[in-house]
Amino acid sequence: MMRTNYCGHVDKKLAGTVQVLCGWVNSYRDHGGLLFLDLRDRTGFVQVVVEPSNKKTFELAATLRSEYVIRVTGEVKPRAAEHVKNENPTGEIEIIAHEIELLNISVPLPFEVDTTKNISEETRLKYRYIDLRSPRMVRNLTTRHRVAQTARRYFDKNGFLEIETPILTRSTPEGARDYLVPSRVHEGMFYALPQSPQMFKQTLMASGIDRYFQLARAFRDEDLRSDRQPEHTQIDMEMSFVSISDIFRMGEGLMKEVFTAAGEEITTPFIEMGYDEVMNKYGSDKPDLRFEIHIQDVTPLFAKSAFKVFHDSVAAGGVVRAIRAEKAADKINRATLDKLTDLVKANGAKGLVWFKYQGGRFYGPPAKFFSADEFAKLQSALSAGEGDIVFIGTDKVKTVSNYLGVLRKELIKLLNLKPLKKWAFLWVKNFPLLEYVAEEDRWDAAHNPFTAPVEEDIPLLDTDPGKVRSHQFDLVLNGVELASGSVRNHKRELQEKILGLMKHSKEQAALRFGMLLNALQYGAPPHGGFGMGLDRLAALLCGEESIREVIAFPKTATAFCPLTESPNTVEEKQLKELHIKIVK
RNA sequence: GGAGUUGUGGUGUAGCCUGGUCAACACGCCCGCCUGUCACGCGGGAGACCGCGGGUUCAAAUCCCGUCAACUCCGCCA
Repeated sequence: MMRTNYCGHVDKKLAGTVQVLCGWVNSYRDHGGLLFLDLRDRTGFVQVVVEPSNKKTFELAATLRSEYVIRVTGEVKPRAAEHVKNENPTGEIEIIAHEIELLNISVPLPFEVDTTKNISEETRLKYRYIDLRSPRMVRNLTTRHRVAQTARRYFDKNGFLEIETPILTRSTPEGARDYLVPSRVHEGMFYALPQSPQMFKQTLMASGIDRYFQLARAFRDEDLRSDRQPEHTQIDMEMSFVSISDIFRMGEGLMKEVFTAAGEEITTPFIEMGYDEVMNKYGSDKPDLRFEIHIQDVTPLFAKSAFKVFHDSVAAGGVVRAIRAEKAADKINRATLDKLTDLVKANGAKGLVWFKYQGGRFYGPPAKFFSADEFAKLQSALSAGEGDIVFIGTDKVKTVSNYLGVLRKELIKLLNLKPLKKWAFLWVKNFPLLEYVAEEDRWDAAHNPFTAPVEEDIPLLDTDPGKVRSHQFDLVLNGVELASGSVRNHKRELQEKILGLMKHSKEQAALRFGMLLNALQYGAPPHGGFGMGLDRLAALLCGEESIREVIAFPKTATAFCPLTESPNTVEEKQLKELHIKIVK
């Protein structure tokens, strides 16, 4: 008999019909003279009632155990009012079993499907096929699927071609460590798994493909985190003849459709901010803008301060910056203040000044060094109110930004601040193009060596490369770096000049980026695009902390797969073919 | 490469600080009873020598050292 419906889809409208359902025994309640089964599949579960009058079926049902696989043929019956269970989606009906067919038995499970959330991740990954039966994982994989399908439809609708780029490609010594694949045919040579399809997608633009996208797997052999796996999927796109704002609008349209498909509401366009601005205001290049709290500059107030720390720091070219934590005085005690001081010290601070504002006055350890005038100006600059705590730090801009950014994040957690909105998108743009590597006396790409400089800054490449802003951008959502992209250099000359600043000789550049540089010289159009982390996006939509929860078969922190027990040894014969000798 | 947290029946935890009837509790599993349960209930039962190795001690799940694994963070991730 063919299945006629899914367990979770049977409802009152089908009352009186006979349905054929297949699934797993989620639980059974044997009352001796009457027996209930919860039959589960991907969509949910439904209660099956087995009556003793149906002798053959009743006897079989009594032998069923958890996770046995069965096919049930039975009548959909509305429940009597006193038996309705509204907390279950199918709680208004039940299936009166006519016939049950046992399709497979199951040995007892290592853990229960219902309570998966409390099981250690190690065990869940070892038995991932059981873990994936849980409603949580079914929901996560479904949401991920929804995102992927919506992205495909969106790009198709906008004229993008989905093109697959190679997984076996060439090693790029820049950036992350590559996963290498030894070649059997070419002795001593290796492929690398791509860290991103970057070179290929730019090449596709040179080919006149005009608009490309791909749900691309990317590989990086670096240490893992809750938001980093050795292989991850990016929604990768590139388009020709566009400015940065065209790319932004395309990305916003994508987000709009994806979030709508996931049942969420968002507004576009997103906020755009320059890198300098976000660093100054939030101390991070991926600030969580769900929260209002921010860093303020108070340097002018303390340039002539009697407080030596501030005075000397400003004299040495440093800045003084403050964060006001609203109504924090009763939530943060002295011990916590000490902990916060330790925290910023661990992030480069030499110390942390704090004042509580109470009864119209500032209280705190170094208060005696500050004049009434300074305090009055501080109060007004920060709009400090009763019960607020003001944190002040000083040092070089970069250092202060960094540790106050860490402090800001900690305060959000500590004060349990309420988010202003559910989804806070932010485009961060105008990243610096280059950063100086003192040890090697050269410049390095701040992000991506193919990023175009902001046009008006191009002359600075000759005079002050560190000041050159780029068309590099990130899309940040709730403090998570969701996407990264740029407008690229489409002219070989400019690209070579930038590679030159990075101290790549023409020969080296040709060796490493030859394919791209060559492609650029044959009339490559202006182009740009982004890569967006599908795993991170899906995790955010599912409310999951770790991207492992939205990846069907993820790896552990040591890049090990407990399910397949990979990586693992291979046979001597295989090594020989690959011309590889293991040296211990 | 570094820091922190964790590691006790199949699962989740308690016990560890204050070494000695402390191996306990819940769920699951097995057997039996039960006609309306839905985390069914009731009765009975099996199941861990406490991640691994070493040390201290008359005595170690408990203290110490090492090691492995999981997780989180720093480094790293153009």
